[in-house]
Amino acid sequence: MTETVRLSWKTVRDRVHARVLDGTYAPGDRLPRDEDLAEQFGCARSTVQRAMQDLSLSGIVERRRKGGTRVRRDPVTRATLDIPITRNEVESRGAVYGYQLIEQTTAPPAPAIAARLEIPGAEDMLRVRALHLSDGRPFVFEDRWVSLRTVPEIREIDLAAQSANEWLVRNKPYTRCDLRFYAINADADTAGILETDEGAALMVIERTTWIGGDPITSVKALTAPGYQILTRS
Amino acid sequence: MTETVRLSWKTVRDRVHARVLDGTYAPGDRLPRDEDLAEQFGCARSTVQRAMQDLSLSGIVERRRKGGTRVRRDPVTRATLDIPITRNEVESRGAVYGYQLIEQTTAPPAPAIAARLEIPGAEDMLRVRALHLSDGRPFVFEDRWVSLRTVPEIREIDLAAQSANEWLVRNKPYTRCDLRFYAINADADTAGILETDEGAALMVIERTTWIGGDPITSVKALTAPGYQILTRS
DNA sequence: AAGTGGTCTAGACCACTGA
DNA sequence: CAGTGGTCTAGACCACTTG
Repeated sequence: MTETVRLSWKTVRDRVHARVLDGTYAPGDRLPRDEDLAEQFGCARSTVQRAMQDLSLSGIVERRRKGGTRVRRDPVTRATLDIPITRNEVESRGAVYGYQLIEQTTAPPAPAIAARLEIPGAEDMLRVRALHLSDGRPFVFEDRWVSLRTVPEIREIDLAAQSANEWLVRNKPYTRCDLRFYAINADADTAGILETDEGAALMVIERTTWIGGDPITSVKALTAPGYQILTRS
Repeated sequence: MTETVRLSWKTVRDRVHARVLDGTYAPGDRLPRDEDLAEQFGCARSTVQRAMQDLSLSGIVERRRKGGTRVRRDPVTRATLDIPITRNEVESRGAVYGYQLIEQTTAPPAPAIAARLEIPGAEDMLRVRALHLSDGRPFVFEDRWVSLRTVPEIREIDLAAQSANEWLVRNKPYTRCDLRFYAINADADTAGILETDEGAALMVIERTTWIGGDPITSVKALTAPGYQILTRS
């Protein structure tokens, strides 16, 4: 009844979560109002509010004004991923990072690329194909398109010395980022670049970014066999 | 100077974010103290605090007591993924969901599985192999191990009628979840089950869950060719 | 129209950590 | 030890949504 310790919102969150876990509040159930929970826990309503906001963000409960708070019926697994700059990814594994520019051209992109960037017509864009190495071995091969309208400065950058990945991430923050992951079989060209066999299963990471409504870049990163994406610990 | 409107913490967050984007605060720079920002924006310090907490969570800035708030030098792409129950995934695409139990046995798992679940010795576990269908076509083949020590009730469940995926997600909430994604070439067995060609590139989703410190399940979901994982919009 | 979550404020105190 | 972020509280008002 009387709490001797001061409760933090994280404590409240964990206690309420525990009640969901042990079935006190079952899926679909309505939880007490924040104010009542605050009384139960002997804390301020705003503390409960902060706790419930976090549970809502984690997909544990759903909250609606007037409708109250309910335990989600169909829980989803919600995970957070970090995709670092490739150089950092290599170096954080204790390997030596390397980089090779393969090709740099200016051309209108294929319709699929334009669609991904949500731009209507065909306009010249910068295409960069480059290889990231880990301890001298191919690690990630990236095939990138950069909007010259949104990022004209990139014409001046020596992309043989510095990867577009690094330059863009450091100099062109984005406000929106779409990611998708899928698997493909390596074609002959890709297999040659990644020094693997044709047909090998490769994980592909596609990333497209915008600033405001303007497209920055769309990149298809083909990873060497064995590459894994892990959730943030 | 004088704000006529009331600022929400999200507004403050977006304004500070804009300053990072336009270079007012460059990577590595130290931002003003919360209290000074509050004065600039004409709001309470707690409003700024909430805003900065969110920017910190998004990986835009780093905050340290006494050290202040700094713009992260090496931004990471941080994304949130939702992995729904397979049935919901199929049905939300407007397809008809189907399910087939392929095999159900009790045996000690391979060392790799035990290691993933962080259990020391070999103990009997429930192994379930099952196929999820979308409009009658193979969609996801799951190879799952369930801890009979943590989840003894699952012995009583008819896993031919209800998928372990669904039963566990609905009845066994977890407190910790590890996910990993990678690509493999389908072996003959898998290709047969997924009705594809041997060697086809498949995306694999491995998910392992615990409640408290106790292992619940580890599942390897082999997805049919073409499967994509998208970030939450 | 009324109930419930969302947010703000001002002030207070705590907790961590860098100088 | 002093500076800065982290959190709590109590009260107030707003915004959404359901009955």
